[in-house]
Amino acid sequence: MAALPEILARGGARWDSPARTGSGIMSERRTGWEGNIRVDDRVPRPPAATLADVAAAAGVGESTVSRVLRSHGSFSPKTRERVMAAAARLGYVPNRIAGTLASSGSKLVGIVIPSLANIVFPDVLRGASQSLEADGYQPVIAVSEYDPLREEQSIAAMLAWRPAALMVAGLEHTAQARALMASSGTRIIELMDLDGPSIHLAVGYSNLEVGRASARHLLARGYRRIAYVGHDLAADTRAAKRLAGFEQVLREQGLALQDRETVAAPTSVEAGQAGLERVLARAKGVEAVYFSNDDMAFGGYFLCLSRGIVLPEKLALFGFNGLAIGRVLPQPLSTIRTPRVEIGAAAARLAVAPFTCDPPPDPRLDLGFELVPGGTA
Amino acid sequence: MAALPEILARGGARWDSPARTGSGIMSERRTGWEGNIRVDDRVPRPPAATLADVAAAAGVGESTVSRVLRSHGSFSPKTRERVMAAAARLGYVPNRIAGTLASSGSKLVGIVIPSLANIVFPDVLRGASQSLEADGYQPVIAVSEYDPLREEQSIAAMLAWRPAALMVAGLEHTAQARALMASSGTRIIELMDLDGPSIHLAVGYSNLEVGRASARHLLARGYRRIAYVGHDLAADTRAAKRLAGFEQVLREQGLALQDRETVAAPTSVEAGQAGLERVLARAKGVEAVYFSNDDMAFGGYFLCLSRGIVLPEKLALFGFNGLAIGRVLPQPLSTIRTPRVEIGAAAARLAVAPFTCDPPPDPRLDLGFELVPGGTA
DNA sequence: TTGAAAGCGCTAACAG
DNA sequence: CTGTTAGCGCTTTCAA
Repeated sequence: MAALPEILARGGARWDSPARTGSGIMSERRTGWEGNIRVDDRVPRPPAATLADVAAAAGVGESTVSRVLRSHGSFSPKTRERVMAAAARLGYVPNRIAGTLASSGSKLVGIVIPSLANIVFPDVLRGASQSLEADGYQPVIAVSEYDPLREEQSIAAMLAWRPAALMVAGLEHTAQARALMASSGTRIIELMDLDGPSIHLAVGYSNLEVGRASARHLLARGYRRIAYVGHDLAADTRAAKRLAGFEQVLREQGLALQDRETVAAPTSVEAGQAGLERVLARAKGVEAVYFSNDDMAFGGYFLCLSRGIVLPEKLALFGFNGLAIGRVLPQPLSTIRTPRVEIGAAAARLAVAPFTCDPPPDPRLDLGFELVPGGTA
Repeated sequence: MAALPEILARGGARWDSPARTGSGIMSERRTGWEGNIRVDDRVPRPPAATLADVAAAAGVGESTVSRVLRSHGSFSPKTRERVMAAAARLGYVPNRIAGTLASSGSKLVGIVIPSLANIVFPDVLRGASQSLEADGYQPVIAVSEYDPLREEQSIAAMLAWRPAALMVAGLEHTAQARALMASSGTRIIELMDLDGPSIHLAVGYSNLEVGRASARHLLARGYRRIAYVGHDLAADTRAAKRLAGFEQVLREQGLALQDRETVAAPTSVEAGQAGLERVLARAKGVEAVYFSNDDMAFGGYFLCLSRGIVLPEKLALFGFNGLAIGRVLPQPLSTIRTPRVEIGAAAARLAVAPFTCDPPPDPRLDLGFELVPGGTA
């Protein structure tokens, strides 16, 4: 690794002295800081206090300290006092690494998600982290960027921490990843998709069904000449499933997609805008556009706004996810809302729940979705 | 904890049999699954292979296996072969818990952030996780929901994992939290704020300066009757600093905020909309509105759009963050863009970098910000 | 190049 | 109610 100057150079950044910033409302209290941290940094730090140190300081055995600190087992009130006092005095912070190794029961839960580029997976994380924290667990996260190989590596890395459970987005994984998860002895919870076999448990909704519902809605509103604008489908299998469901319903009505623009990029408002632009340029009298998700649809929405294309009379738009911003638009976006936070929370509960009964075969928790009619389709 | 049925009841959810969903494009391959997982679930799982198992299987000593697997130290090519083969055969996954305890060098980096409710901190996480992963580290995250006490608890919990470093948003923490961090021996990196003293390292930008720049911009454009619409400021000290900087510049020009609406809720588009609604209801001839961030500003933007308020002639809007969606609006939002992903990445580099020289006193990495003139102010 | 042995800091029996 | 004693699975000297 590099020395500090190199690190900074890499980022093209610079160190400021405190004088350069922060000269405003906040007082600097430099003295306290200097008298504190600098000294600590220079003096070789004494090794952190261990349970044995606390035991010695309190004049009791190690196991007693352990029992008191975890309020597990029995001990007298006065022993408790002395242990707590000693621990506080020494600034003792228990070492979970050691605790986990000894008890062979980790309080870590691995979460492998494909992306942090929009609010979708942060929502899932939020639900999970809230629920996990309440139970004393901690989420370790990894982002695969929709790359199956990176996902596989992340899964292997997570498993090395012997987590209590592993949450992974989607049902599609490399064969190696599936094998790893299946034989790991770790409870595996797959998220956001129910269309296919799961390893242990799956929590989410059916993307196929989402696509079908979207198509039914557009057809019911009388739209027939429908185009699709999506992002990179090879990577996002759930978006692919939605489209498959959508086309299935069209097919059942003897219809087909009028046009189909797949932007070779991750999902984004810019991609949605560019995609719709291209569809409009090909001008085939398209009446409605089904977007791979809300972000893409927002791009389309604002393009219409800029061009004065009246929604939904001249063009109808339909998205997916039900993001908050879609609800405050002058005309709320027609879309499908998914219970993302709830999915995260439910997955977390399943992750830490001791199963007192055998789970049913191939159990899947369907949290459903809600079609939001909106005003754009 | 509860039995499975209870867990499901809590969430009001239901288990579906596979037949209910997934009957579409995906084939079910139930047999393989049944012949696989169900069996594994019923037979008491053999304990995971350990290093000792691999050593025995390969007919070598444990330390040899350890050396080979970490490609550290010396061993003959043929020994390597046999070890690798044995490891693969046993499906060996190294136990990082044990490894970390033995080597007293964790590959975990703690990240404590206040919120996952908008894209801001996910962006930081994205930068961090990308950079961390490249160096073989894993992020453990905790969300404080802007609650200092929860932050303190999260920090304590993270420290218990003896992480290589700890990243925390902001410079304001409880005294207890500061003490914990300062005496932990763990490298502490504070994010997204430079206005005040840091514990070890700080990476971000000056919120005070952001507020000042915003005010200067609005003044330069000729706006004088300016209102502020923000979210819960007690919790979000960085938003408070921006406002402080903003008001400071106004004061310097002998001006003051015309109106000030603080929605008692976390940041959201809805809150921004509600806030602006109230400001407009008080009708004081406000010319421009400074929002606590882009999400809030979007709420205001769409309110104006709905009401036919012409931007920026009738009302000017200014945000903060520089979110992607603001750039595709019919009139791009005037705002200040911050290098969030870069902040996460830089923090991650600093987290894992071995300092070969003493860091300068109170070092702070100023990644700056960029004023985006936009079209709304 | 290799193996034996001593921990890392804690938990979990098991005696007292 | 409390202390002693083994490990948990790995890394790391230190000899061989």
